[in-house]
Amino acid sequence: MYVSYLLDKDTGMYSNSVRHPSLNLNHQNFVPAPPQYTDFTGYHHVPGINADPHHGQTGGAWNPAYVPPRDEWAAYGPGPLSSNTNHGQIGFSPPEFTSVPPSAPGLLPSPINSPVGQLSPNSQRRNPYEWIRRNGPPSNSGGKTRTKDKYRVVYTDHQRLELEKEFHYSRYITIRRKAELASSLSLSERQVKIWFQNRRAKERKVNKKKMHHSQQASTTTPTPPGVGGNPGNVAMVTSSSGLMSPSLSMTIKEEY
DNA sequence: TTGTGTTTTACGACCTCC
DNA sequence: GGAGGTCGTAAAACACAA
Repeated sequence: MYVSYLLDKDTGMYSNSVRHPSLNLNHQNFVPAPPQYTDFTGYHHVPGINADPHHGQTGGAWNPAYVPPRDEWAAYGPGPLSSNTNHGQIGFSPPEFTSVPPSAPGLLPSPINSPVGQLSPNSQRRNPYEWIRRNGPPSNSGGKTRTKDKYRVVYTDHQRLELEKEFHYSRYITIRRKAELASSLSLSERQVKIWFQNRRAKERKVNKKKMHHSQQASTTTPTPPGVGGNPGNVAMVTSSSGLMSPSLSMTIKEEY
């Protein structure tokens, strides 16, 4: 869990600035935050992000410099991307990597923009040149298939960190924000969408596991409500699949 | 080094909403 | 009908014990 580590490592990032619900509305671009995350207004967002034009949008300050997202799988081919030299996945050298966000200045607080902030401890453990492998374009420049060549890329720490931050900001990304993020991270909107889907699935999985454990604990050592875990919380409703485990709020609080 | 378990991308099927 | 949601799953990438 590199990104989680990055976030954990930056616990200070989320510790002080209380996100105001109204800010959340702003960020959601008039799409109200899902009710199941009402408790999430307590999420302490990155101060730097609050200040950045993407998150601190004031009255639809849509960045006019927004570049329309590229075609879905352009990243896997040599094609028109050549103009986009600061691609997060293609052909950057470490110095270039440090300048990944020029397309979205201010997207990250400076500590995170620093090269160190983009490396996970694991990436430090890895071959220092592994970025070549991890971020080079798959050999399959034609149609991407599951069975042929490499069909799965590994996102850079920077990309994952930004996605995680966005996810912790809101579990559901707006169309506009998705386009912004895709552009700034050199991902396709589809990739951003799928990343969020997978991330929510991961969270549900973790919550399920936690609930399972807490249930086991309660059967063995019955504890009164409000003690040991999260019984005091009311189960939240997810967008479509019913209940979000009460432990979600615990998860969030634990993480930050 | 290797075997194995876990995590991370990506997709398809199916469902709901507009 | 299209977009986006969940759910289940495939397979690469990764971590780690033996």
